[in-house]
Amino acid sequence: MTKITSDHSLQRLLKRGVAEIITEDKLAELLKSGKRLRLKEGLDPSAPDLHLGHMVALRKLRQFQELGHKVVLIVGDWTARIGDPSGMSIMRPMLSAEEVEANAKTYMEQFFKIVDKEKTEVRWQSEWYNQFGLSDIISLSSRFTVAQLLVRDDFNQRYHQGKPISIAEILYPLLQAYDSVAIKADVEFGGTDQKFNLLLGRELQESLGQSPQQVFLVPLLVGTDGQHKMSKSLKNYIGITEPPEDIYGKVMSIPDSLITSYLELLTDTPDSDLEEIKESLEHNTVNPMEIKKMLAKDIVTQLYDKKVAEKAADYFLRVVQKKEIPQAIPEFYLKFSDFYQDNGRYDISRILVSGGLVKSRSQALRLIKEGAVSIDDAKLIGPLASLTSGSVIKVGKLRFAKIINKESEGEENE
RNA sequence: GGAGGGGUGCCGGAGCGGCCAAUCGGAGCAGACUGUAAAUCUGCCGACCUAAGGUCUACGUAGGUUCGAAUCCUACCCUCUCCA
Repeated sequence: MTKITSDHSLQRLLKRGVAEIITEDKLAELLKSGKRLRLKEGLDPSAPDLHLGHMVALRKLRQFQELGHKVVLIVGDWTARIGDPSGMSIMRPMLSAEEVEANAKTYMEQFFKIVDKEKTEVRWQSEWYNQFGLSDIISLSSRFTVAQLLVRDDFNQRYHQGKPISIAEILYPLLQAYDSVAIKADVEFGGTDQKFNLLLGRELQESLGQSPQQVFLVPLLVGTDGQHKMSKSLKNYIGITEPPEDIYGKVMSIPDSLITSYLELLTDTPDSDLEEIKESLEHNTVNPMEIKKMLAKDIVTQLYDKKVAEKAADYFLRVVQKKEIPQAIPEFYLKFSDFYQDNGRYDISRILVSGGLVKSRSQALRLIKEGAVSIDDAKLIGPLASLTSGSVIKVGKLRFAKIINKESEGEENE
């Protein structure tokens, strides 16, 4: 157990990438006490795909772990049946036990890319909820009032707009709160949108005679659109398990205005450097692209390793920036004679479809018309063109395929 | 139990008998430009057809009325709100 020693590291833990801590003093005290803390983190089996937005909190967990504290990951197999009401009023379909299990597995694979598995305890809600009876539910719910729940922002809004709030949804925060009791959490982590839920856990613990958990809220990461919080349903996310080149590229595509917040929340760039970067960005003394490259590489390194990150960087430089053809291109074997037209020309639009480069022929024709298709660096002006086995077809900037004639497999020279 | 809204393309959301493959916004794709897969601008954005034209699918489901329906009628399914 490493006691927190310097004020400096304490500052870093409690200030950098933190939205709010309730209560900060108490948490600092706990950290100094040398007690091994139980850090609660919920896993939602209905949404098993993690993205960079989740990474913010996970990195924090990791930092706590490095001081010897223990993460308790709760698989929300019961709450998954309700679905977090934070969004619309759509009740999600109940997940089967198998689905929950499969999702939890995927989730954990991603989770442990960042969080230390050795210092994590995994608990399933069903451990305590399977024998939870009606009387338990009543006694749990009698500890809260409707007014109390209506304070919650989205409930409040919906209530005033006359939109429905189901009882099950009301139950959701209660169950989540009880989780804290069940595992005797010392600190619970979440995004700022979870504030209400986490506070409820605190209250419940207290009313049941446990010492209340501290609430650790991290800011919500803005998604690649530069506007809304990163979320899967808004499709503005960068997934943790995406291929390294994609992660790198997507990071490169975030709006410049997001650079500093990404650096702050997703990397360990020292605060002093951060300030410097911020300043040089403001004064245009640095090309934002260079900073983004650094950021992208850092993130890929965390999710994979340094070598992979370098490869991704290299790929970006060559393929995206210099528009070179990548080394590894998927190959497609086709019978050229199937596409033969006349005068040694082939119907490329059909080849694009057969090769899986494009979904439909209409689309292929459109792309050709837009000048987006080229063969061996020669832009197509119509759907017909000559073709030799081994030609590289390029669609748009990033789709490549090498087309090989099945029929000339045997090396017959023409 | 009563009254009243809705169900449209990936999403949001118009249209309410022909001009609708369906306004608009977002997403996506492409082109130009660039400091980048930022920003900006432009175009595309159901499928099929040897194709500035044509055909077929499509507006909850099934029928019907019309020369003609996403638009009207009937039934059904689903969903929401309000009153009790």
